[in-house]
Amino acid sequence: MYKSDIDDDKSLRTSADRVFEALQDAIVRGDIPPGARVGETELAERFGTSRGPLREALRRLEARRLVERTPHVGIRIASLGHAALMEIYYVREALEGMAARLAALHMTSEEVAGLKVLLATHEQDEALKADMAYFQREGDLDFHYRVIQGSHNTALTQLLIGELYHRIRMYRYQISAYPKRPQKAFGEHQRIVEAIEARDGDLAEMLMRRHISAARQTIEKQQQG
Amino acid sequence: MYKSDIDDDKSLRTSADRVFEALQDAIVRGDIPPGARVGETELAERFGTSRGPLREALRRLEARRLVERTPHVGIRIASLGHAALMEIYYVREALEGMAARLAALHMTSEEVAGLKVLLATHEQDEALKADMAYFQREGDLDFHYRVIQGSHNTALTQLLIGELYHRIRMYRYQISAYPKRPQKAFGEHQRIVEAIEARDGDLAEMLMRRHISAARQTIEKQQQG
DNA sequence: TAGGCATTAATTGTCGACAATAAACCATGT
DNA sequence: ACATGGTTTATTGTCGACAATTAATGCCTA
Repeated sequence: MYKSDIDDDKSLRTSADRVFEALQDAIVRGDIPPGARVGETELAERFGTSRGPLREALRRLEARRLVERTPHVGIRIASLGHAALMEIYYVREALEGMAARLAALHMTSEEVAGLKVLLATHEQDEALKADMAYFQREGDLDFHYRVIQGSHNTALTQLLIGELYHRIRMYRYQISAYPKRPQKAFGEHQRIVEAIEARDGDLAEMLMRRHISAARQTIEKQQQG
Repeated sequence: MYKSDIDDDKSLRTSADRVFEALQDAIVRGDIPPGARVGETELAERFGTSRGPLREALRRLEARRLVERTPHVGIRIASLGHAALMEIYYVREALEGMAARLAALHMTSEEVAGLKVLLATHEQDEALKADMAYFQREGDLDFHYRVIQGSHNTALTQLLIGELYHRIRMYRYQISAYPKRPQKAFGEHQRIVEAIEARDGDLAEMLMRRHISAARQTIEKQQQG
């Protein structure tokens, strides 16, 4: 049942690339529990490859901090504690704030129009309205995803989507009772888009930072209570 | 002459770890020119190991964007253009601004005192005063390095020092005429420390962002002229 | 019985050989 | 002369076997 995780299409040519994506997905989704120690041979068999490509995949996952490795001992799946998530939220506040600022400056009018259409769609759907899609869908369906890409800053985009994204998702799968903020989030999104449309970088950054800061505080409260 | 790059002490146990650090250093220092295509066998021989560990090291460098890889074709050393450096500076402005804010909140009084001593030392040395040590030394000798660590946010620290750091250094080695700002930089450092000492997170973040923004503009001007 | 030491077992680290892919080259034809 | 096709060559991708290291187990001793 594990092997079905592997997508053996040829879009990702090498075995190491395939197992990297499959294993990352398995980790993020919690199919392999956080903190678990996993053997290389075991994993290689599960993903239908040999230890060579598997180790290459593990090195990349190590760089993304999804697995922790101790020489001659082995690897264990990273577990993201509450404190570590809070740390990431501060990073996210800084980076997405900057992304919103740059988006206000660099987004094309077509991109802004698309963002407004997206919000209109979200207004119809309670789930999306509740900010549930937060980083959940990789596509253009996510509000934050689009703002980040609107910055037209590939370094920033890669850092947020390629590095932090997965760890936040992992935590969301870990904690099933991940807090949602139905009412407020949508309104905050709207005001951010307004600021972007007005090409007001200062305001866009401020609103985005508040938005993410509020999300962080919501999580913090729920965790304590 | 290449093999001397390899440190065969036992602090980093595995061969893959050693070649990772040695190769990273060679790339950052420009010993291997940016954009160059390098063969695996060639590299393995240079660093005194086999292709297995070398490929693991390459995967980690790929994750750090120090090498670019095309399946079945090979790897080439990344070359950081002017535009890419500017992108990184916006990221840096956001992250180090947040670091300064958190440092104002979380630095111990001992750390603040150490920072003041460091500034006094820098005042004596023109080179350090000119902000030359910017990310140059990995140790506690660098002002920015200490502020980042003072944030007590490991995610933030790892991102700045572990990811962006190397790419900026690589650019500095590439462009020998990297601009320096002798007079202003030191004064800006002083005011940032004052804000941290006053536990004024807002001010510390603002000053740090201005500081880095000014550095970015200096580079931009020099590149254009 | 508890602690330490030696032995054993299991896992990781490393290597060399083979297969697969793509780029370079040459020949051939128009 | 140029383009096109096939062939060759060099490089990467993959695998299985062996070496090295660590952790566990059991034995011996105090």
